[in-house]
Amino acid sequence: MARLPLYHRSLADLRHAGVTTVSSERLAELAGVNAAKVRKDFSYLGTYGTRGVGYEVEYLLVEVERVLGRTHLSPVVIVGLGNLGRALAAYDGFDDGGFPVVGLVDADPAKIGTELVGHRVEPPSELARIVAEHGVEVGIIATPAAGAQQVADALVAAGVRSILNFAPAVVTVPDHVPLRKVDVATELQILSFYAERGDLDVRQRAERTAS
Amino acid sequence: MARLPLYHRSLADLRHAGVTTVSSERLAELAGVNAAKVRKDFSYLGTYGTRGVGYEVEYLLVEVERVLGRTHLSPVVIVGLGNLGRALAAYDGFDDGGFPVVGLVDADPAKIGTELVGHRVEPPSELARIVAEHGVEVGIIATPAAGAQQVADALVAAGVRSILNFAPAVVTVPDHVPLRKVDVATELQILSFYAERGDLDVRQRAERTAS
DNA sequence: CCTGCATTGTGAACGCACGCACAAGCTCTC
DNA sequence: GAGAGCTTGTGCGTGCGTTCACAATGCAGG
Repeated sequence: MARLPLYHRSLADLRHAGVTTVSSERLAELAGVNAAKVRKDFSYLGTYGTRGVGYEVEYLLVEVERVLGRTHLSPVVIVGLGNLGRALAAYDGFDDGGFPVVGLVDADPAKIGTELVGHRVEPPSELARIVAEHGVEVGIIATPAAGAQQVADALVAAGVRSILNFAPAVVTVPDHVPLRKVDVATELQILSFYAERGDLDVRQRAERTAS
Repeated sequence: MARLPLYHRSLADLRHAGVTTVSSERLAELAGVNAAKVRKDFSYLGTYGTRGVGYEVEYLLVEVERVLGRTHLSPVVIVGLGNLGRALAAYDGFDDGGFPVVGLVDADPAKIGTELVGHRVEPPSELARIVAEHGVEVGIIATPAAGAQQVADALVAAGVRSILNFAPAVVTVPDHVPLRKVDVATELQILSFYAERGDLDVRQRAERTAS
């Protein structure tokens, strides 16, 4: 499920606070979801708690990390180094979360060759080499909308396993490549929509955009 | 629905290309969704197309903008000016989409008073004044996780109508305030999860995707 | 004016996720 | 050792969104 990262963060906080055991109810409160959902999610993963006591934070954390694939590093390449791309490149959360940035690509000749957070900006022609060389698993698209599909195709061809798209455009990829989209402008419009409609439900749904 | 921004962008592209009429099938292809869904969404909005012909791009675009609340400006204030906050402040998509940034707030004394994309960085104590003065409707949280809830409370107290949260933390707000969350680290973990599960459980996944 | 074609609008079935509510099971106390 | 008190694990009902399939409807051409 798409809630696992939430649980992971809550569990990490708990461990950091020295808590060794947690009930589904407390965890649900921290993650902002329903308690039954928490229990069902974990039971679905085959992870077991102790009735009458709760879940062991340390053990559960390891299990969640295993399922999330966080036990190994997933190298990331960022394509497109405008404002957003540069912010992403400088974002600390990547390395901390096991997603080291190992490559930066941009088509602008003025940017190619410049240094950014310890990496040299490479031209698109080097994409395949970077992916192969560093075992890149995730490609991040931070280009303008116009180039997004082209970049996605190149990433797939180069062999990345999944794609995170920040460009405000619909891109299509083969079924076997997980694709998620983050679009700030869209989020704002959705908010605006709900504000307009007043008291409608604003549940955020984990939609998987794929084709 | 949360798909309206997608339709809006597709329609804008079509208009830009000089297309005056579009079928639900073509529009579905552009937006990356099902054709029946497109028709149902529009019928739900009370917007009408013409059978045998399709939808009139121009008219539909106006209708969508009306529902999205894009006929008026929704001023935005950004709280937290780290890497992400600065990228957001510099992001062109805001102004273009009808969400002008009218205020920047950060708690760091070193940042307060500095100039950024035409705005002076203000301390948190000025938040309420900024919101009231500019009629701010949307608050954007781009602080570290630790301060997110506090900022959210301040934004709600100041009277913003909706909140977009980029901090990697669960924040709770009153029911009447729409809240959406964008979390890059979470998105990556979700991708990693799918990639992991795809390998371990290909068969089940293929069956489900078969629809 | 009438027939054929294209496309919308929607009724209905399907599937999925959510959440309640309860039984199963562990632990602690007396 | 037995009972009380929690907390997990889960079967089941419910509601929502998605999608199929078809009837309704407008347009073009003869």
